[in-house]
Amino acid sequence: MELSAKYNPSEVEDKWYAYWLENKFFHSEPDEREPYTIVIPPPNVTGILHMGHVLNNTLNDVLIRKARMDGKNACWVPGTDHASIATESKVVAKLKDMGLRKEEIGREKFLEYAWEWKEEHGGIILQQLRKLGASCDWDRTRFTMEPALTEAVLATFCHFYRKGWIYRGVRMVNWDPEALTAVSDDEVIHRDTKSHFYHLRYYISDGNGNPTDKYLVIATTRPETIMADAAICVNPNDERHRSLRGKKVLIPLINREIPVIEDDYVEMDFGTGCLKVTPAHDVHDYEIGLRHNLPVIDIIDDHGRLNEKAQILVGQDRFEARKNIVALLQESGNLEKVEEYTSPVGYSERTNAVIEPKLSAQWFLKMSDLAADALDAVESGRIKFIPDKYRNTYRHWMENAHDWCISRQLWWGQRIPAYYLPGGQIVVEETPEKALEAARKIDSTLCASDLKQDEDVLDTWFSSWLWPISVFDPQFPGHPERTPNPDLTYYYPTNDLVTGPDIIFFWVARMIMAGGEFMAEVPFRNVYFTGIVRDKLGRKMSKTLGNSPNPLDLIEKYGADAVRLGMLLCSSAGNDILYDESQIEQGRNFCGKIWNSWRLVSGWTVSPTAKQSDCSRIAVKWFDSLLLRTIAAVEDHYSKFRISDALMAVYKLFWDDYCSWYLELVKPAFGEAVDSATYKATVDFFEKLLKLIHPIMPFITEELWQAMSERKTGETIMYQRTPEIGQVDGTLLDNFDLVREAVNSIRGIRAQKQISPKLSLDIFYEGKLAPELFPVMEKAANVGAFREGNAEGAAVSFLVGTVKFSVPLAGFINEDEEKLKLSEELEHQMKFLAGVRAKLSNEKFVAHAPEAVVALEKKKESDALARIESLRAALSTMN
RNA sequence: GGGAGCUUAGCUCAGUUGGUUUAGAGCGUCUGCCUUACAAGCAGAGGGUCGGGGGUUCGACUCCCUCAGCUCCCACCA
Repeated sequence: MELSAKYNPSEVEDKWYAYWLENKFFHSEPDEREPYTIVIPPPNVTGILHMGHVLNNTLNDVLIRKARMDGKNACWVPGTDHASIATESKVVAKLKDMGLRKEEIGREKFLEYAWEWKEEHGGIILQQLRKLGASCDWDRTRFTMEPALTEAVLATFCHFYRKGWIYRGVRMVNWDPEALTAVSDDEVIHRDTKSHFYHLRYYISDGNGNPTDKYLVIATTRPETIMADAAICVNPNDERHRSLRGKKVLIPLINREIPVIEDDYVEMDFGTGCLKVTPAHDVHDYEIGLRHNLPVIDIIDDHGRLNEKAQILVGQDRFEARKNIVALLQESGNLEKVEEYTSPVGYSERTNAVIEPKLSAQWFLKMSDLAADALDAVESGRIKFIPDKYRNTYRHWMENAHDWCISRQLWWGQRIPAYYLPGGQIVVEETPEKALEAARKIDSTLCASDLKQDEDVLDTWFSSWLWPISVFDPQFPGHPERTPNPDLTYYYPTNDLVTGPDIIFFWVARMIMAGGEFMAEVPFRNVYFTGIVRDKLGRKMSKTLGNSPNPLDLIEKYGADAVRLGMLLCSSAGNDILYDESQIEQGRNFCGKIWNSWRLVSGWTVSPTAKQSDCSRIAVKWFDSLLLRTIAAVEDHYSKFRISDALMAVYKLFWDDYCSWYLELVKPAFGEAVDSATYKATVDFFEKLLKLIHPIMPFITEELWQAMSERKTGETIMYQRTPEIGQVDGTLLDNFDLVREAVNSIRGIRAQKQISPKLSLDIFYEGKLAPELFPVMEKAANVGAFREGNAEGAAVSFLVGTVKFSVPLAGFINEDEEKLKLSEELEHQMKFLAGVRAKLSNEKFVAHAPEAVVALEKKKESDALARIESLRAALSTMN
């Protein structure tokens, strides 16, 4: 087949992806083979592909394609996440454009819109993944909020409720006044924010609610909350405030009387040493309040506005109120001074609203037992983290895990299956029918309309933590009495998980918990943490910076294979990726190289009668061994998840060894034909190389694999086996390296001395050199003759290993310089030898070191001796 | 404040119980080549006292101490 002069990815990619789909090559069913399973980290259903996805899914795809070619039953389950907050806020925004508010249209109508939106925009990202070449089993596509998975979520909720691990409690939560929901601690980002420190005077009461002329000063950043104050707190050891003991003070503006209390929590040397305690609006204050039995006065509503309890500024937004109250305090003479102050402020990860600490009733899941098991799974090595350093982070978190607040004040998500009876009792059941049944046991007169279901939905992670289980058998989790279906039995536990370290607690840890709870088995064996994709200046990709390229544009411009290689090039596990388009260019160039090399080989005419030259024969033998050795190295890299090392090994094998050396050695001269033995070997090597490259660059390898020979329909490189590891001729490889180094030196000398590469020279050598490599040497270095012995007259000499080469070059050589170099080398070798011998004569070393290590030292010793010999010999010939 | 990690060539990174690595790769740079597969290419070259200082050792990028700088996580003094 004639190849076009240039590789055109866009022509090729759609064709092969369609072919793969058509033949169901991605589909997997349980069978007798060993399974290899990955579940996709489900992207947000309404998300669009960004560079992080590209990195993550490229890695996933490389692993799954590799496993497939290793003969495993490879299954990669795709799907999407309903992403409560993110999706709901998008729908809310859309409704706003339509002039609607969710509260106006009600829950049911809102969910209709939301589903509509999901149908319209949902799953775009999965289509985009196909462009990247992702070989997911699309027949198994799942969605965390599809009916079956929702059932699983509700069943597990009931399971934990019955177990007594789920409880309802009033807690200080992180309230997002924009999204109108509580968010978990992990979803709050603390940023240093400039604000002010307001010093306020609280006058001491005379006992009858009237101010005296004495006052104390507190410092606060939130003057708008003073109306919710329940006490003023000082440190019991603070001498300055002795006189305040047992006194009461008056809240400015509203003149409510509050006590002065003492608590160790207050730092004496911070601020004025007096702390206003506002239990409703600060976590620590809440805790102080509990200790001192203080009333909780909540003056801020869900939207972040002051309510009636505030008495003043009612209805104003908290920030507006802050501005206004400062003016009032100024007027009333309670404002002593204002300082500039920078303090960390919590922001909502989703909406970027300032988080309001708020007391509310929420559902919690007890973590202690779950966390202990999940910690053990990693500590015991049943789950491996790559890189290992994340184990520390993980341990630290697991040992301090707080109970998980699982309720969210949203509508898009799984609604909590708790039902309130008119008498205040709660029943928790998977369906309204079952709930009614349970309720009637309490009160037989109840009917369906008497039950009020909890308004909240569950945290999204409460469904995605089941992902590795529920994608296979949604009927199983939460029902220990059932038997898992064949899919779950066969595919669980999955093998590898590739994800970002940012969700190690959100998702990874919780999947491990769910796995332990419902399967009594870890959900995966290895977790490969990618880094965060940044731009080349090290900044995070962001819309506002405009530094985030659209992956689809890149695929369009360079081809999916190029994008994949570009992402992988610089991605060692756990390190952030500094994205640079030049890496993708490198990928494109590699495609071009592969393409052109096949254009060369496929263009050769083969002569059945021609005899194989010595040079070609050795070249074939050499590359065969090199290929085998590289395959072993690549396997080793994959087994340690060193994907970029595996990639680089293959890249260099193809480019430097196959193209630059092997093909140059066997390439027939212009107008001549290649002998059939060499041709066959060359084509065979090429095919093996394609197979090695395929997991990384699926499209171009399929295209060329199909092009290089007649293939039957239904055949694909995807299911070819990884080339096998075999016996490597190490001596040949070493000798060849010697030749290569010598040739490079000769080329260097030629370039330096400006001798035309076309001018044939005689090269002399002294020392041991495998004679079978002479033909290679002669061809590669364009040497007229290759002779043992000493060059007569002036020559440039250089050592390669223990062999001394000389290139005769009248008038160009500086013998003193050469001598100096050789003497330095000799000195170093002597020193080194002494070191090795010292170690060998060290009894402790010989007694304790493994045999192989001692053998290595002995080899080093003899190598050094040989080297010293030849150096001395070389030096003596110079005089 | 607590913890973890990082610092090696212009850039991005390897460096595997301390020794043939008197430090390697890819990209970039420079020089010479439009040589009939490929200029998105070929052939060469240059470039690092391995963050600073100290120590252990025959020998340190590797181990220990110390200082400096960077990153991340956790916790948040109102």
